[in-house]
Amino acid sequence: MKYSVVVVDDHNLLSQAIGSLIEDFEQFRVLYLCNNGQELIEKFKNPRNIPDIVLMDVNMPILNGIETTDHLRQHFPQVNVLALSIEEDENTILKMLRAGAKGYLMKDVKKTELENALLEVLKKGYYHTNTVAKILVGSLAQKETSVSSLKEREIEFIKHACTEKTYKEIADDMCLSYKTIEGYRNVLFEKLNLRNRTGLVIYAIKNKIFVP
Amino acid sequence: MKYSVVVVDDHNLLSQAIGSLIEDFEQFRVLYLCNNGQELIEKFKNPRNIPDIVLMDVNMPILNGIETTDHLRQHFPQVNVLALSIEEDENTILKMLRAGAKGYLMKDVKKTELENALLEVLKKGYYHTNTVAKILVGSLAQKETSVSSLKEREIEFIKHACTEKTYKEIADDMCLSYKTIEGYRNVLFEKLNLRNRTGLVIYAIKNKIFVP
DNA sequence: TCTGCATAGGGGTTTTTCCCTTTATTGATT
DNA sequence: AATCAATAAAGGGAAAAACCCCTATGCAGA
Repeated sequence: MKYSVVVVDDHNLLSQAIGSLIEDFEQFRVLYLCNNGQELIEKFKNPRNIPDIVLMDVNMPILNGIETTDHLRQHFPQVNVLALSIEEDENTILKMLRAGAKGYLMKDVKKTELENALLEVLKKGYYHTNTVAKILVGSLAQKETSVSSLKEREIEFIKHACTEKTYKEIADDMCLSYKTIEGYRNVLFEKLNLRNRTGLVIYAIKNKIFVP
Repeated sequence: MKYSVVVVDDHNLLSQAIGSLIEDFEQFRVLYLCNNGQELIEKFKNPRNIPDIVLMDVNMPILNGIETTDHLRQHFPQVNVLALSIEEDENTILKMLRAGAKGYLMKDVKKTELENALLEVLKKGYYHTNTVAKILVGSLAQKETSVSSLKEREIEFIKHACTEKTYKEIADDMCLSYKTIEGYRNVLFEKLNLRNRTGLVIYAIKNKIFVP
């Protein structure tokens, strides 16, 4: 009996293509393809649609890979989720693993490595490439002040700071005194170890607080 | 006789996967796969390696899709290049088409649309989805001041401006007077219609001059 | 010679950055 | 109930950096 795999990816061509690769593998078969997390969860309502492995893209519309993986971890812990993404961003990888993914594959993996990953996940319960392992180790150091430590109002301010507005204008927009805005800024410079507004903008974009 | 297709994509899995999709098509066969533009150009030295169609990714290391397409347009104009990318950025699409691509496919196309695109390109010499057509029309308006109108030294300055350095420090780094740096900045603000450095940073990131 | 361009200076206003203090509020701890 | 600690909001004052406008020189190419 072959192990069943489901591919979840909003890029239609990719999911089809990856599906057809998997069909070539001796020990695996594709159960079905999905375009996003919502479709997958819908499918899972029928127990016959629950596969051994889910190959999950991270960036998808409607219900993204992180949220979907989190849902699966809570409701279908027996399913092995393998993330498959072009996204090499450290935070994304960490979020995905925290959500319960058993491994994180870059989309540039070779066919044989994919097969290997599928086998390993079933055997050991996880599969990590060197790249991901390195990132994991790296994340243990520093990173004390992550986005999650920022307050709601600070995040809001940062978004305003990522525009051409002066602080005076931001103060007006947020219905606060100019001096209060200065306070927010100074606290953030301190917390995030920044020198000036440019640093804050770059930080915001790196951490996806502001998407240009 | 089937038409020959070459897939150029640094994401190994993708190129293999797309390749195997194409093998399913009645009228097409995959000649070989490449990881980047340089590999492709190397291959072309042997005339038997020149295919009817090249499916080209845009973002690749070493020699990217735009440069590669440009090279093919100049040296092998008989080859039809179809861009295949997740990149939906307007400027990127325009650059690719300007470089000589006969069409631009998003990676979320369906299998049948890919086949259709391959056939159309051979028949009509081009293939454009609605999305791309819309972007082309949109680009006719505005967009006078595109990245391409910026000078080499200006681009360099912009990259420096996307750091926490002060203009004084940037001046030192670029071995120019502080006043010259101010000149660059003022010219850019004028050209790109910006108010301050924050605007410049956002512009740089949007246009991929600086990648955070 | 004229033009365009890179470079750079003078001098001024506005904005940003930095330090330090104050007040009101809220939530927790005696 | 009284006290304490933490926090959000706000202000004064000053130096540094950013922003703005206008001018000038030297050099390469038409």
